[in-house]
Amino acid sequence: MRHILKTESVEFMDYTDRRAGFIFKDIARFRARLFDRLLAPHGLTTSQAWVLAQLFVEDNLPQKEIAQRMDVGTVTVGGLVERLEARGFVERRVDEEDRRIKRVVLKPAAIPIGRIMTTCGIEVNSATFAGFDEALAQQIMDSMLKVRQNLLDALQADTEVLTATDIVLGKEKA
Amino acid sequence: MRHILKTESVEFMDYTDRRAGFIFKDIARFRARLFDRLLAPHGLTTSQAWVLAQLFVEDNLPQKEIAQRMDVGTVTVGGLVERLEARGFVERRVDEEDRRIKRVVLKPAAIPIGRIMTTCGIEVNSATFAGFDEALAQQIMDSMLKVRQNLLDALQADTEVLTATDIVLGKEKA
DNA sequence: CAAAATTAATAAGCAAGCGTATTATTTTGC
DNA sequence: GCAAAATAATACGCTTGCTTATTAATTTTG
Repeated sequence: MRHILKTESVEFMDYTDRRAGFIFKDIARFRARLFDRLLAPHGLTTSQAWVLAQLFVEDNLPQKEIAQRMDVGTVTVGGLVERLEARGFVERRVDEEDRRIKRVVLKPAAIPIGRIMTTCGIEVNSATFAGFDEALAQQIMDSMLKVRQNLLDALQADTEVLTATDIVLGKEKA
Repeated sequence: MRHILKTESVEFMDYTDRRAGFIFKDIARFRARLFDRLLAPHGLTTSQAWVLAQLFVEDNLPQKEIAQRMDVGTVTVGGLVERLEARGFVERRVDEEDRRIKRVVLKPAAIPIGRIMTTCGIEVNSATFAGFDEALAQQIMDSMLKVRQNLLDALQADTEVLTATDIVLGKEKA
């Protein structure tokens, strides 16, 4: 098994190294720490802000729709909306056409948040890509988008295997 | 504000786009989902396995030391070790020299886990980098390592600012 | 048209991570 | 030497996220 070799200031790592598996996790955690610090003064968390971002794109969405756009469960969205409602940023309204549905609408208090989120986002991204030129940052984000899709595909394939015709696809799991 | 342009099969995204901020989070979440599915049959979660990985590198570590190596709070490590101990993978022993310290030692049941973790890690990484050639995967991981360090530096700088001479550095926060 | 299946939301429980406070122990400094 | 500061672990509370189960409402179907 190959490992890390450290030079003056930069470490290079075999991408199959065991530590590699946790780089992505650390990046997400550290970004969330930064973001949460910046948003805390405004009484918001990163995930709550992300819900608001969905509503800025399109207001009056059912919770289910928000969950799908965020790739999280309806339960998680329920909790986030609950807290956003308690803080006066949004309001839940039962859909008159289909009374199973609760639609989430922005309240005036949420309006200034958009600008704040943009500012915080820029700050976190500029910390993330400090020392990278713009072209490289762009190239990395394109790769990241591909990686994200790879993982979605893998998760999708995995569930299919678990629920359907394992033998036909020859994709059996341990 | 610039947005996404979709071509035949790949989307390209302006790295300053608001969605970019959540790519990293999604990648970490999706990887954890995959990893947890693979580890679940062995009664382990990703984070618990990560603690074991630290102990494979060096056994008999104080919880504080594990926390530092994982960049996580002592409370989190306490919980993880608690569950690992309940499942019989490790044991906590009070250090005789300094009785504040509890050292964590691997038990025999943990030994087979190393191989399993390696296997699962390879599987998750290969899903992550599906369609990338090895050189590009390597280059991305090197960039990721740099990004991780950038974020650590930013967090460090931020705490300094919050605790020390704001005015001198001209880095005041809202 | 009534029974069965589906759907949106919530409830309940677990794991992880963060922050603050508390306890026990050790180290420092006067 | 002894009081004060520092340190390791835990207790407690909060947010996020996942899973499974339940409830209420709608759609499908026989």
